[in-house]
Amino acid sequence: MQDDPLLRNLNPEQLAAVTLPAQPALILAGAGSGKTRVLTTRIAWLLQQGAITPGGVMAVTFTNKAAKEMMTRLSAMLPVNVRGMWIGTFHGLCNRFLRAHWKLAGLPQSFQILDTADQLSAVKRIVKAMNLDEERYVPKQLSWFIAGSKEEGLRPRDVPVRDEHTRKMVEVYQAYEDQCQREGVVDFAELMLRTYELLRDNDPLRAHYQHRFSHVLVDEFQDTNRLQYAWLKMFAPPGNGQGVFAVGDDDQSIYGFRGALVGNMADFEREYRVERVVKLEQNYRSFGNILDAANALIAHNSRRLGKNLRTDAGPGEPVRVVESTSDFGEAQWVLEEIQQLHRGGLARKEIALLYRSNAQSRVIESALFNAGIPYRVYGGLRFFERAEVKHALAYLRLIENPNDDTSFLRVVNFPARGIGARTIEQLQDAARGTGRSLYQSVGAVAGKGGSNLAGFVGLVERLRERTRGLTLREIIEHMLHDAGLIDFYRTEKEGQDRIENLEELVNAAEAFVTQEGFGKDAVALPVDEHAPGTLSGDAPAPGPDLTPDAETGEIVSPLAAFLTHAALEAGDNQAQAGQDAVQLMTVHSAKGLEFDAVFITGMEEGLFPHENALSDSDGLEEERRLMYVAITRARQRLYLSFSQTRMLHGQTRYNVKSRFFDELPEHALKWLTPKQQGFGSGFAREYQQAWQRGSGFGSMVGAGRVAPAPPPLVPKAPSHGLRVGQSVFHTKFGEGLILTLEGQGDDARAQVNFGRHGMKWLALSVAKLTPVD
DNA sequence: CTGTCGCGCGTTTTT
DNA sequence: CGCGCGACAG
Repeated sequence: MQDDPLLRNLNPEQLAAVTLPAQPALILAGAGSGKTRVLTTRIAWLLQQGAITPGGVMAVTFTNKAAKEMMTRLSAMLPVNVRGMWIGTFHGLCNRFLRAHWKLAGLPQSFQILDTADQLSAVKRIVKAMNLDEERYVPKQLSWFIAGSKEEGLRPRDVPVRDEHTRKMVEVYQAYEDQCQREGVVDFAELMLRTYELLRDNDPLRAHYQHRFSHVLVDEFQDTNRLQYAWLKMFAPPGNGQGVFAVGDDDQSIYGFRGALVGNMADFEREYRVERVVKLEQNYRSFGNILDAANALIAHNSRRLGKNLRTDAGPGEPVRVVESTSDFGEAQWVLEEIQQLHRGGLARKEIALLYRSNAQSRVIESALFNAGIPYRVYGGLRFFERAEVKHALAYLRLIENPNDDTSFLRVVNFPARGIGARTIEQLQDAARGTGRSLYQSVGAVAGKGGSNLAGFVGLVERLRERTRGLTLREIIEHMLHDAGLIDFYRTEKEGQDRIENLEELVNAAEAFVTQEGFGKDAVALPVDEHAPGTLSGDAPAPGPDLTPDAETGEIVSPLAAFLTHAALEAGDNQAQAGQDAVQLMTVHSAKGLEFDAVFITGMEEGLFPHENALSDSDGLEEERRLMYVAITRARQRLYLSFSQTRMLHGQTRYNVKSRFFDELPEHALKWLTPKQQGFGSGFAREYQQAWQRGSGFGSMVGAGRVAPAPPPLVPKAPSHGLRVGQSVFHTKFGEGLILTLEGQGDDARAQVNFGRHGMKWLALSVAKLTPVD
């Protein structure tokens, strides 16, 4: 077996995981332990053994990136037809499934996919139509409620109604569902829920897929939500003899806030009767001190499955800790350190600046910008989310499916063609209750608005006619021209960038068609020619000849395929991706990445751990896992930095260093600034200097490297005599610790952590706080 | 129908 | 402080 080239370089743990028998398995894969390698080698090994054919494999990931990487690595390992396998994201695979069984799923063949923004605007329309008070029924929250319910597997009728407010929200949910059904659109959660329900309710179909997939592999299992786990059980239920291979790391579960259930891992182990959990603890990424820090930190969490990373690489450099006096100073210090690293030969793209929340990037960005250092910020608008691109896509979607009211409303008057709010209202009134789409109802509006509407419909019809049979590129070019988008942006002052993005859309379409055929999200081939089609509870089991859905495995139009691609893969967020630039991102978006040098900035109480997560232990443990993720991104060098003051929401906050420092082993740390530092000494004058400089950037660094000249003034000594980090007593809440002090005089406020009484903001002019000790 | 002003708000995010 | 949205005026 050792001679097998596939298995040759695996360590014993990896080898054990890869060659497990075909039964349910749980792999606890630590950070940097070769998880993706194990997953892909497992598939390759199964194929090589002749145990399965490509068609029998399903591998599920969360991101397109992970899915792509799996396919790339797999085809490098074996000369295998990756297309034959079901490798993709949860949503991508659902799409594939629903495109094949659209009829059974009760969808139109050309159903469109709503992204989060589309969903929000659809909900807004409902709220308006139902005449609800948007203060009480906030569209964003409703949107969240609907997606959340679906991800719990709940249809409107299933949602427990406790009060009037919930009842109303369920009503909105129902109306939203009706609207989507009418328009032939599905949101992300709907892709999952529809697939789940169809499999649940259709015995032969379920049996078919369970038979087909002898092996199902799930990546990042700790991030699955309730619906995704239930979905998995439809494809491969416990006790069914299929090889279910779940890979995850409970210590890297950082998406609880969006419904991920770490508990799914323990549930999986129990329900699937996993005999042996394989732990991958050998780390190939980081040096010892970094791993010591990570291990020690995460050991403070209870409720773990238990895992300790180790390395053969030796201790390496200590983790460097730096205290700055202000966020400006922190940024300046980071900047100087980066320049030094780069001069020392480290590529800029090997340096990552991580922060807990996006708002923190601004200061660092301006420091880098002023110094002329190339950087790239992750997050923010992605390509397919840009307004001009969404406008273009809306036209394309209307060509495919004119009943998509969301797209209709987006572009009916863009570019402006004399269709105002009044006309739209009339149109919506006309459509309401008839079960018809806006597009179908334009005839009902008379007058000038009506003829303008007719003009718009004519435009869409003309586009559909004239682009029939053309290539995707030609379709888009026609549309851009005929709809007047290019002309519109040509007259705009800021329009040049937008025109470039529209041209980029043409390129993206071209690349999509040539590279991927129609791409993996599309159904270019019969998905499953043997899948049973017609079915209802009392129908006899159908033969393979009566499979209306499978017949639709005909080549889907390139346009439809591209639209699906655009919805399921929002694309990159920056054009200049290839350049050697310092990488700026939140800790969340850093998950799965690695860098030679990593700076974790803003290591302060209230920021990291974030104040909103301090009230319960679950929240704090997730923050700690987040910190664990951050630490384990670093290969060679890790910096932790915190600042005494920070500008947030236009106010200066006085922070204490993160409690996580107390959870790190002293031997692995090196304090570049003195570890204990009192307040009120150096920082006041430095802070003032930063302000006087206007831009705020100068030689401000940590207290160890302070410029001379001390006119100590700002900020002036607070009259209440309290300081951050001080213990105080409150008559009602008992003893607590001051975390933040803000404002002066009558406005002075303190944020105090009262332990089990929680975190409180107190106005010092009102609250009686007595210093303890 | 467009542009501008002013208000309110402000973890983390993929599909 | 800076953004995005909604209300209102031109």
